Amino acid sequence: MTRKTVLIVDDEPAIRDMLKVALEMANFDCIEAKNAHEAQIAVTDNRPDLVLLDWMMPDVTGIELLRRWRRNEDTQYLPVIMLTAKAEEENAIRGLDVGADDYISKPFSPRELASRIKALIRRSTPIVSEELLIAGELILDPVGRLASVKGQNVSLGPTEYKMLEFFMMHPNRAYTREQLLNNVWGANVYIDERTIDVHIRRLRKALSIDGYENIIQTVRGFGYRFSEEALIKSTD
Amino acid sequence: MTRKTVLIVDDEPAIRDMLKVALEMANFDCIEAKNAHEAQIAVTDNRPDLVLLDWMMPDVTGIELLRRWRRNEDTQYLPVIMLTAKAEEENAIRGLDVGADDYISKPFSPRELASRIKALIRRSTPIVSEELLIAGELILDPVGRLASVKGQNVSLGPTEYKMLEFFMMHPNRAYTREQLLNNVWGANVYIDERTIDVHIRRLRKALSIDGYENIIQTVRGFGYRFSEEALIKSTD
DNA sequence: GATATCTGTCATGAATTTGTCACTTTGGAG
DNA sequence: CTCCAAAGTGACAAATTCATGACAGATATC
Repeated sequence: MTRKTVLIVDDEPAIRDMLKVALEMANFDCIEAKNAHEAQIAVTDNRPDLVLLDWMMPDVTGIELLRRWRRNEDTQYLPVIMLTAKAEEENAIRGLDVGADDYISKPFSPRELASRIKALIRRSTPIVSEELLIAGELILDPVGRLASVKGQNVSLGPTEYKMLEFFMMHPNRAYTREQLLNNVWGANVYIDERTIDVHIRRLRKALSIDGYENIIQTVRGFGYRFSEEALIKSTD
Repeated sequence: MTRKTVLIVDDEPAIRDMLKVALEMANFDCIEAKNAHEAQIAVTDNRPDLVLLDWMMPDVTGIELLRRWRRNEDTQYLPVIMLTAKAEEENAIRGLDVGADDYISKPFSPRELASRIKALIRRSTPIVSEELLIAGELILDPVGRLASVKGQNVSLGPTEYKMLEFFMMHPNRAYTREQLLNNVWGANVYIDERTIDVHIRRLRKALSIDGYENIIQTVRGFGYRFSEEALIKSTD
């Protein structure tokens, strides 16, 4: 089972540590951010499965951050749990309806936290990943864990599969090698960036039916992009 | 292999015809409905394996119809693909999260449509006839607690039997060893995951008549999958 | 209670996957 | 056109992951 990554956004180190300990005991990977800026970077680079967001922060309030995420297509459905100082605050924030998926007031018990997180992740992940990912006649079925081109199954190693899945969930966007590392391999891996070239090579090779290898384009000096447009050109 | 029936729900005859031609070429049986009323009748009477549902219809919107189906136990898991007029609409509808299994925007290419449908059908429904689970000539009778391949009974231990039953109820889906443990052994068992490999081995051995052992595929780095497709390949 | 069957674990060997490296090719700035 | 950095490619060894047969304890059957 894939381990889920949780991003903790809070300016108090004590709180962060507390949460981190609780979450790691519950078998989650943790990333931390102490302000809105770091949080934004962590979200785009590491794509956590869930965010614990303190609502009171020195620079931007958590609410503003959350609003921004909700407007962005990529982070629109990112599960977010708001951390509030007191229960009264919770009600006030609920009233604002900023789009958080759940609220927890400090002080919180680690057990409750873990179970709410689990419930939220369980609820949110399958909805996204049960759908077929499609680009022309390239189809990836996340449920069956199968990819096919023109009805013909392609055999992919676990890494190639994950990479293709990531690309197909975010088509037409260029990613740097570092971003790919974060998203496909996960946070905190130290792997040579050239290695990605090799995996790209392997993925292209596997997809090379009727020109489908061109669907992964190289963006010179930057990284790679999964481009549906590439299909239209060669097919049409 | 049983032929699958697809219900086309759209008020425009031109679209219906187009879809019908494409689907019949792809070897599906088609039923048509031009409004929500007809669609409801067709679903209850003919029990299609999949529904293509136009989201914009004169009387009730497709969404309302879908919501109704999802609330009904009988049609709860009926695979539904939503047809939308434009790509932009698609995103809007996704946001509503009405429970469609997939979305396709017009105009769609017949080939793409067919492959999406196949992929969706493939992974969705186990073939259940009364009390029998069927996959080609592999038949499992839960009532008699018997399994047979090509009419020949196969002898399975209790665990192998339960595993096969689970697989046949969820064909074409990849499961991790952990998921298999939870579903076949039950929650909170602490059994080495490698043990599953051994049971898979035993199950395969028992099914090894005329290539039927290949119906259980290993998904490297992930787990296993009971794949009806494996049959089609060797049989067809 | 004896016998047969089933289960979980382990050791071993085979197969696949993965990260790196060395070398070639390519794109484009100057 | 020349040259350099970036990307493509094939090969390889280490690491991971599976398949398989054997075995002893548990369970069921008669």
